[in-house]
Amino acid sequence: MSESERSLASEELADRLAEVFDLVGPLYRRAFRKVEQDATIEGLSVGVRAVLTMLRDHGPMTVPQMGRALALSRQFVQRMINDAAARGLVEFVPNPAHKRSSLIRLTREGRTAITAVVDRERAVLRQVGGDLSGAEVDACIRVLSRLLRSLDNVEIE
Amino acid sequence: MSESERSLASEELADRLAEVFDLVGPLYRRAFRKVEQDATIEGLSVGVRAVLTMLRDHGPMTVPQMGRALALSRQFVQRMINDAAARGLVEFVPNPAHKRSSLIRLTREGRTAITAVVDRERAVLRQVGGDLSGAEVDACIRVLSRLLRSLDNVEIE
DNA sequence: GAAACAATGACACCCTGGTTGTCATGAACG
DNA sequence: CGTTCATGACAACCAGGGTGTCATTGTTTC
Repeated sequence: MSESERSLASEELADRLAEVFDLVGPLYRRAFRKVEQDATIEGLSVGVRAVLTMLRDHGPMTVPQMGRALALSRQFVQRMINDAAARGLVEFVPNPAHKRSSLIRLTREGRTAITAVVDRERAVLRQVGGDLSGAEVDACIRVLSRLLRSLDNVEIE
Repeated sequence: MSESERSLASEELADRLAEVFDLVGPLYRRAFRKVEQDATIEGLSVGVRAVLTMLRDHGPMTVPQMGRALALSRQFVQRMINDAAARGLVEFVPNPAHKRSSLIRLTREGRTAITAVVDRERAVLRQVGGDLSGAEVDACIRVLSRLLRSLDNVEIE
Protein backbone atom coordinates (compact mmCIF):
# COMPACT_ATOMS: atom_id res chain seq x y z
CA MET A 1 0.00 0.00 0.00
CA SER A 2 1.47 3.28 -1.09
CA GLU A 3 1.77 6.29 1.12
CA SER A 4 -0.95 8.17 -0.69
CA GLU A 5 -3.28 5.20 -0.63
CA ARG A 6 -2.82 4.75 3.06
CA SER A 7 -3.53 8.36 3.77
CA LEU A 8 -6.54 8.20 1.52
CA ALA A 9 -7.87 5.24 3.43
CA SER A 10 -7.29 6.79 6.81
CA GLU A 11 -8.88 9.92 5.43
CA GLU A 12 -12.01 8.04 4.61
CA LEU A 13 -11.95 6.14 7.85
CA ALA A 14 -11.83 9.43 9.69
CA ASP A 15 -14.97 10.48 7.85
CA ARG A 16 -16.77 7.34 8.90
CA LEU A 17 -15.65 7.79 12.45
CA ALA A 18 -16.99 11.31 12.37
CA GLU A 19 -20.29 9.80 11.35
CA VAL A 20 -20.13 7.59 14.39
CA PHE A 21 -19.72 10.62 16.59
CA ASP A 22 -22.62 12.33 14.95
CA LEU A 23 -24.74 9.37 15.97
CA VAL A 24 -23.47 9.27 19.51
CA GLY A 25 -24.93 12.67 20.39
CA PRO A 26 -28.54 12.02 19.45
CA LEU A 27 -28.33 8.49 20.72
CA TYR A 28 -27.06 9.67 24.06
CA ARG A 29 -29.85 12.19 24.41
CA ARG A 30 -32.58 9.77 23.51
CA ALA A 31 -31.19 7.07 25.74
CA PHE A 32 -30.82 9.62 28.48
CA ARG A 33 -34.50 10.49 28.33
CA LYS A 34 -35.54 6.90 28.15
CA VAL A 35 -33.48 6.07 31.20
CA GLU A 36 -34.85 9.12 32.92
CA GLN A 37 -38.43 8.03 32.44
CA ASP A 38 -37.56 4.52 33.33
CA ALA A 39 -35.35 4.88 36.35
CA THR A 40 -37.40 7.51 38.09
CA ILE A 41 -39.91 4.77 38.75
CA GLU A 42 -37.43 3.31 41.19
CA GLY A 43 -36.56 6.82 42.30
CA LEU A 44 -33.13 6.73 40.73
CA SER A 45 -31.60 9.73 39.02
CA VAL A 46 -29.63 9.17 35.85
CA GLY A 47 -26.41 9.68 37.74
CA VAL A 48 -27.26 7.17 40.43
CA ARG A 49 -28.38 4.73 37.81
CA ALA A 50 -25.00 5.02 36.13
CA VAL A 51 -22.97 4.30 39.24
CA LEU A 52 -25.20 1.43 40.28
CA THR A 53 -24.88 -0.31 36.93
CA MET A 54 -21.16 0.19 37.13
CA LEU A 55 -21.06 -1.50 40.52
CA ARG A 56 -23.34 -4.23 39.30
CA ASP A 57 -21.18 -5.15 36.33
CA HIS A 58 -17.84 -4.51 37.89
CA GLY A 59 -18.15 -5.41 41.54
CA PRO A 60 -17.09 -3.14 44.40
CA MET A 61 -14.89 -0.23 43.49
CA THR A 62 -13.75 3.08 44.89
CA VAL A 63 -15.25 6.40 43.93
CA PRO A 64 -12.27 7.67 41.95
CA GLN A 65 -12.10 4.42 40.02
CA MET A 66 -15.69 4.82 38.99
CA GLY A 67 -15.12 8.39 38.00
CA ARG A 68 -12.41 7.36 35.60
CA ALA A 69 -14.38 4.44 34.23
CA LEU A 70 -17.46 6.54 33.58
CA ALA A 71 -15.62 9.63 32.45
CA LEU A 72 -17.14 11.64 35.26
CA SER A 73 -15.47 13.81 37.85
CA ARG A 74 -14.75 12.11 41.12
CA GLN A 75 -16.74 14.74 42.97
CA PHE A 76 -19.82 14.08 40.96
CA VAL A 77 -19.57 10.36 41.46
CA GLN A 78 -19.09 10.96 45.14
CA ARG A 79 -22.32 12.89 45.28
CA MET A 80 -24.17 10.13 43.53
CA ILE A 81 -22.70 7.55 45.87
CA ASN A 82 -23.52 9.56 48.95
CA ASP A 83 -27.02 9.93 47.68
CA ALA A 84 -27.30 6.23 47.01
CA ALA A 85 -25.84 5.41 50.41
CA ALA A 86 -28.35 7.68 52.10
CA ARG A 87 -31.05 5.54 50.56
CA GLY A 88 -29.42 2.28 51.50
CA LEU A 89 -28.70 1.24 47.94
CA VAL A 90 -25.00 1.09 48.53
CA GLU A 91 -22.64 0.57 51.45
CA PHE A 92 -19.02 1.30 52.29
CA VAL A 93 -16.69 -1.56 53.00
CA PRO A 94 -13.05 -1.25 54.08
CA ASN A 95 -10.59 -1.29 51.24
CA PRO A 96 -7.55 -3.50 51.80
CA ALA A 97 -5.61 -1.65 49.13
CA HIS A 98 -6.27 1.97 50.10
CA LYS A 99 -7.16 2.49 53.72
CA ARG A 100 -8.67 5.90 53.24
CA SER A 101 -10.80 5.23 50.24
CA SER A 102 -13.36 2.57 51.00
CA LEU A 103 -14.87 0.29 48.45
CA ILE A 104 -18.45 0.87 47.46
CA ARG A 105 -20.66 -2.16 47.30
CA LEU A 106 -24.26 -2.68 46.30
CA THR A 107 -26.60 -3.61 49.09
CA ARG A 108 -29.33 -6.11 48.45
CA GLU A 109 -31.80 -3.29 48.04
CA GLY A 110 -29.46 -1.59 45.61
CA ARG A 111 -29.06 -4.73 43.58
CA THR A 112 -32.78 -5.23 43.46
CA ALA A 113 -33.43 -1.68 42.34
CA ILE A 114 -30.81 -1.55 39.64
CA THR A 115 -31.69 -5.00 38.39
CA ALA A 116 -35.30 -3.95 37.99
CA VAL A 117 -34.27 -0.96 35.94
CA VAL A 118 -31.79 -2.81 33.79
CA ASP A 119 -34.18 -5.65 33.16
CA ARG A 120 -36.81 -3.27 31.99
CA GLU A 121 -34.30 -1.70 29.65
CA ARG A 122 -33.25 -5.06 28.36
CA ALA A 123 -36.83 -5.88 27.56
CA VAL A 124 -36.86 -2.90 25.26
CA LEU A 125 -33.55 -3.82 23.70
CA ARG A 126 -34.71 -7.33 22.98
CA GLN A 127 -37.32 -6.04 20.59
CA VAL A 128 -34.86 -3.64 19.08
CA GLY A 129 -32.30 -6.23 18.13
CA GLY A 130 -34.15 -7.27 15.02
CA ASP A 131 -31.90 -8.16 12.16
CA LEU A 132 -28.69 -7.05 13.79
CA SER A 133 -26.12 -9.80 13.90
CA GLY A 134 -23.94 -10.56 16.85
CA ALA A 135 -20.91 -9.84 14.73
CA GLU A 136 -22.11 -6.37 13.93
CA VAL A 137 -22.79 -5.57 17.52
CA ASP A 138 -19.37 -6.86 18.47
CA ALA A 139 -17.76 -4.70 15.84
CA CYS A 140 -19.67 -1.76 17.19
CA ILE A 141 -18.45 -2.43 20.67
CA ARG A 142 -14.89 -2.68 19.46
CA VAL A 143 -15.08 0.57 17.55
CA LEU A 144 -16.63 2.45 20.43
CA SER A 145 -14.13 1.07 22.90
CA ARG A 146 -11.32 2.12 20.66
CA LEU A 147 -12.70 5.61 20.31
CA LEU A 148 -13.19 5.83 24.02
CA ARG A 149 -9.66 4.82 24.78
CA SER A 150 -8.23 7.17 22.21
CA LEU A 151 -10.08 10.13 23.64
CA ASP A 152 -8.48 9.35 26.92
CA ASN A 153 -5.12 10.34 25.55
CA VAL A 154 -6.29 13.50 23.96
CA GLU A 155 -5.05 15.76 26.69
CA ILE A 156 -1.78 13.90 27.06
CA GLU A 157 -0.37 14.26 23.59
CA MET B 1 -33.71 -22.42 14.89
CA SER B 2 -36.01 -23.40 17.75
CA GLU B 3 -38.08 -20.97 19.73
CA SER B 4 -35.90 -21.29 22.79
CA GLU B 5 -32.76 -20.82 20.76
CA ARG B 6 -34.09 -17.71 19.16
CA SER B 7 -35.08 -16.19 22.44
CA LEU B 8 -31.73 -17.15 23.86
CA ALA B 9 -30.03 -15.39 21.01
CA SER B 10 -32.10 -12.25 21.33
CA GLU B 11 -31.45 -12.40 25.04
CA GLU B 12 -27.75 -12.35 24.44
CA LEU B 13 -28.04 -9.72 21.77
CA ALA B 14 -29.86 -7.52 24.24
CA ASP B 15 -26.93 -7.87 26.61
CA ARG B 16 -24.49 -6.81 23.95
CA LEU B 17 -26.64 -3.89 23.04
CA ALA B 18 -26.71 -2.87 26.67
CA GLU B 19 -22.92 -2.90 26.49
CA VAL B 20 -23.12 -0.54 23.58
CA PHE B 21 -25.17 1.86 25.64
CA ASP B 22 -22.75 1.68 28.49
CA LEU B 23 -20.09 2.83 26.08
CA VAL B 24 -22.16 5.63 24.63
CA GLY B 25 -22.33 7.53 27.91
CA PRO B 26 -18.62 7.85 28.62
CA LEU B 27 -17.89 8.34 24.95
CA TYR B 28 -20.38 11.15 24.72
CA ARG B 29 -18.91 12.91 27.73
CA ARG B 30 -15.35 12.63 26.52
CA ALA B 31 -16.27 13.73 23.02
CA PHE B 32 -18.26 16.56 24.49
CA ARG B 33 -15.26 17.88 26.35
CA LYS B 34 -13.02 17.49 23.38
CA VAL B 35 -15.43 19.42 21.21
CA GLU B 36 -15.77 22.00 23.91
CA GLN B 37 -12.06 22.67 24.04
CA ASP B 38 -11.88 22.56 20.34
CA ALA B 39 -14.84 24.60 19.23
CA THR B 40 -14.43 27.40 21.72
CA ILE B 41 -11.42 28.43 19.69
CA GLU B 42 -13.83 29.50 16.97
CA GLY B 43 -16.18 30.84 19.62
CA LEU B 44 -18.75 28.12 19.02
CA SER B 45 -20.69 26.51 21.82
CA VAL B 46 -21.33 22.81 21.65
CA GLY B 47 -24.93 23.45 20.69
CA VAL B 48 -24.03 25.80 17.87
CA ARG B 49 -21.42 23.40 16.69
CA ALA B 50 -24.04 20.67 16.49
CA VAL B 51 -26.48 22.66 14.38
CA LEU B 52 -23.77 23.93 12.08
CA THR B 53 -22.48 20.44 11.34
CA MET B 54 -26.01 19.37 10.69
CA LEU B 55 -26.45 22.15 8.15
CA ARG B 56 -23.11 21.39 6.63
CA ASP B 57 -23.85 17.74 6.03
CA HIS B 58 -27.49 18.06 5.23
CA GLY B 59 -27.92 21.37 3.46
CA PRO B 60 -30.48 24.00 4.43
CA MET B 61 -33.24 22.86 6.74
CA THR B 62 -35.84 24.31 9.05
CA VAL B 63 -35.42 24.54 12.78
CA PRO B 64 -37.97 21.88 13.69
CA GLN B 65 -36.39 19.48 11.21
CA MET B 66 -33.05 19.91 12.86
CA GLY B 67 -34.57 19.40 16.27
CA ARG B 68 -35.93 16.05 15.24
CA ALA B 69 -32.75 14.99 13.51
CA LEU B 70 -30.58 15.89 16.47
CA ALA B 71 -32.99 14.71 19.14
CA LEU B 72 -33.15 18.20 20.57
CA SER B 73 -36.16 20.33 21.35
CA ARG B 74 -37.12 22.78 18.67
CA GLN B 75 -36.81 25.64 21.15
CA PHE B 76 -33.27 24.77 21.96
CA VAL B 77 -32.30 24.51 18.33
CA GLN B 78 -33.99 27.82 17.70
CA ARG B 79 -31.86 29.44 20.35
CA MET B 80 -28.72 28.03 18.83
CA ILE B 81 -29.76 29.19 15.40
CA ASN B 82 -30.61 32.68 16.60
CA ASP B 83 -27.27 32.83 18.30
CA ALA B 84 -25.52 31.68 15.15
CA ALA B 85 -27.49 34.12 13.05
CA ALA B 86 -26.54 36.98 15.35
CA ARG B 87 -22.94 36.18 14.59
CA GLY B 88 -23.50 35.88 10.88
CA LEU B 89 -22.76 32.18 10.71
CA VAL B 90 -26.15 31.37 9.36
CA GLU B 91 -28.89 33.10 7.40
CA PHE B 92 -32.60 32.68 6.81
CA VAL B 93 -33.85 31.98 3.33
CA PRO B 94 -37.49 31.70 2.29
CA ASN B 95 -38.87 28.20 2.38
CA PRO B 96 -40.95 27.25 -0.66
CA ALA B 97 -42.61 24.44 1.27
CA HIS B 98 -43.57 26.19 4.48
CA LYS B 99 -43.99 29.92 4.21
CA ARG B 100 -43.69 30.64 7.88
CA SER B 101 -40.72 28.53 8.71
CA SER B 102 -37.73 29.68 6.75
CA LEU B 103 -34.85 27.49 5.80
CA ILE B 104 -31.60 27.98 7.62
CA ARG B 105 -28.49 28.11 5.52
CA LEU B 106 -24.83 28.41 6.34
CA THR B 107 -23.21 31.66 5.36
CA ARG B 108 -19.72 31.62 4.02
CA GLU B 109 -18.39 32.62 7.43
CA GLY B 110 -20.38 29.82 9.01
CA ARG B 111 -19.05 27.29 6.59
CA THR B 112 -15.54 28.44 7.20
CA ALA B 113 -15.90 28.26 10.95
CA ILE B 114 -17.52 24.86 11.10
CA THR B 115 -15.13 23.44 8.54
CA ALA B 116 -12.20 24.56 10.62
CA VAL B 117 -13.59 22.82 13.67
CA VAL B 118 -14.52 19.65 11.88
CA ASP B 119 -11.19 19.45 10.11
CA ARG B 120 -9.37 19.73 13.37
CA GLU B 121 -11.49 16.95 14.77
CA ARG B 122 -10.85 14.80 11.74
CA ALA B 123 -7.16 15.23 12.23
CA VAL B 124 -7.55 13.64 15.63
CA LEU B 125 -9.71 10.86 14.28
CA ARG B 126 -7.23 10.04 11.59
CA GLN B 127 -4.70 9.01 14.18
CA VAL B 128 -7.31 7.14 16.10
CA GLY B 129 -8.42 4.92 13.28
CA GLY B 130 -5.50 2.57 13.69
CA ASP B 131 -6.35 -1.03 13.01
CA LEU B 132 -10.08 -0.49 12.69
CA SER B 133 -11.42 -1.78 9.41
CA GLY B 134 -13.93 0.02 7.29
CA ALA B 135 -16.29 -2.90 7.70
CA GLU B 136 -16.22 -2.61 11.45
CA VAL B 137 -16.93 1.06 11.37
CA ASP B 138 -19.77 0.47 8.95
CA ALA B 139 -21.24 -2.14 11.23
CA CYS B 140 -20.96 0.28 14.09
CA ILE B 141 -22.80 2.93 12.16
CA ARG B 142 -25.55 0.51 11.28
CA VAL B 143 -25.99 -0.64 14.85
CA LEU B 144 -26.09 2.88 16.22
CA SER B 145 -28.52 4.02 13.56
CA ARG B 146 -30.78 1.15 14.35
CA LEU B 147 -30.69 1.90 18.04
CA LEU B 148 -31.38 5.52 17.36
CA ARG B 149 -34.38 4.79 15.22
CA SER B 150 -35.77 2.32 17.69
CA LEU B 151 -35.57 4.79 20.53
CA ASP B 152 -37.66 7.09 18.45
CA ASN B 153 -40.62 4.79 18.73
CA VAL B 154 -40.25 4.20 22.41
CA GLU B 155 -42.99 6.56 23.42
CA ILE B 156 -45.29 5.48 20.64
CA GLU B 157 -45.65 1.81 21.37
C1' DG C 1 -64.35 31.81 2.63
C1' DA C 2 -64.54 31.05 7.64
C1' DA C 3 -63.43 28.38 11.36
C1' DA C 4 -60.78 25.12 13.49
C1' DC C 5 -56.42 23.22 13.92
C1' DA C 6 -51.30 22.59 13.51
C1' DA C 7 -46.92 24.41 13.30
C1' DT C 8 -43.61 28.00 14.12
C1' DG C 9 -40.97 31.75 16.58
C1' DA C 10 -40.11 34.16 20.77
C1' DC C 11 -39.46 34.56 25.41
C1' DA C 12 -39.14 33.16 30.23
C1' DC C 13 -38.27 30.01 33.63
C1' DC C 14 -36.44 26.07 35.49
C1' DC C 15 -33.97 21.77 36.41
C1' DT C 16 -30.05 19.05 36.97
C1' DG C 17 -26.06 16.94 35.21
C1' DG C 18 -21.64 17.93 35.64
C1' DT C 19 -17.29 20.73 36.61
C1' DT C 20 -14.07 23.39 39.30
C1' DG C 21 -12.19 25.14 43.35
C1' DT C 22 -10.84 24.76 47.94
C1' DC C 23 -9.71 22.67 52.22
C1' DA C 24 -8.58 19.24 55.54
C1' DT C 25 -7.24 14.81 56.40
C1' DG C 26 -5.14 10.62 55.92
C1' DA C 27 -2.09 7.62 53.10
C1' DA C 28 2.22 6.49 50.68
C1' DC C 29 6.99 7.06 49.93
C1' DG C 30 11.43 9.25 49.58
C1' DC D 1 10.03 12.02 59.35
C1' DG D 2 8.50 15.67 55.97
C1' DT D 3 6.47 15.91 51.52
C1' DT D 4 3.70 14.80 48.21
C1' DC D 5 -0.38 12.57 46.45
C1' DA D 6 -5.09 10.89 46.76
C1' DT D 7 -9.43 11.09 48.92
C1' DG D 8 -13.77 13.01 50.98
C1' DA D 9 -16.63 16.94 51.87
C1' DC D 10 -18.69 20.98 50.80
C1' DA D 11 -19.74 25.14 48.01
C1' DA D 12 -20.20 27.69 44.01
C1' DC D 13 -21.09 27.77 39.59
C1' DC D 14 -21.91 26.78 34.52
C1' DA D 15 -24.40 25.36 30.65
C1' DG D 16 -27.01 22.10 28.19
C1' DG D 17 -31.39 21.27 27.53
C1' DG D 18 -36.46 20.96 28.61
C1' DT D 19 -41.14 22.86 29.37
C1' DG D 20 -44.73 26.06 29.36
C1' DT D 21 -47.00 29.77 27.31
C1' DC D 22 -48.33 33.19 23.90
C1' DA D 23 -49.00 35.31 19.59
C1' DT D 24 -48.81 34.59 14.86
C1' DT D 25 -49.12 32.58 10.71
C1' DG D 26 -50.10 28.60 7.81
C1' DT D 27 -52.85 24.84 6.64
C1' DT D 28 -56.93 22.29 6.34
C1' DT D 29 -61.62 21.04 6.37
C1' DC D 30 -66.33 21.92 6.00
